[in-house]
Amino acid sequence: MTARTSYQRIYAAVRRIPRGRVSTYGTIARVAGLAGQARQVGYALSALPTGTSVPWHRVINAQGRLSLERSASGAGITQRLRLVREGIVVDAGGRVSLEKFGWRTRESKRRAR
DNA sequence: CCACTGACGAGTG
DNA sequence: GCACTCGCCAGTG
Repeated sequence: MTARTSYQRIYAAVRRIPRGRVSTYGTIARVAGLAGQARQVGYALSALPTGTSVPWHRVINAQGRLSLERSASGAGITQRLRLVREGIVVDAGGRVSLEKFGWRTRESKRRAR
C-alpha cells in the first residue's frame, strides 16, 4: 500500500519545521528517509502548487542561502518576505544564520557538538 | 536507452 | 569566497 512517493515524505518533513526556524535540503532529505537525495527535495518543492500549506520557504541550502535568491523570480522575494515575517533575519545577500535559526534535529545537535 | 537539466551537498584547489 | 567535480535521482525530449 501506500507506496508513499518521495514527495509525500518530503512534504511531511517540511511541515515539521517549526515556525521561525529554517532547515536545509539535505536535512529534510534525511528526515524524509532520503539521505543523500537533497536534489530530490528541491525538485519536489518546485512542484508544489501556489497556495500550498507546506512551509517550503523554511527550506534553504546548506550554505545558509536562499536558493531562489539566485534564480530571478518572484518566488525569491516571497520566500524572503515570509521568513522575515517569522522573525528570521535574512542577510542582504539572502543569507540566514543556521546557527541561530537552523532547525535543531537530533542529527544536527549531534554535529553541533 | 542516452543526454541534459535541476529550489542540492560535500570535497578539493 | 569562488570555480570545478562527482554523487544522487526524477523528469523530459
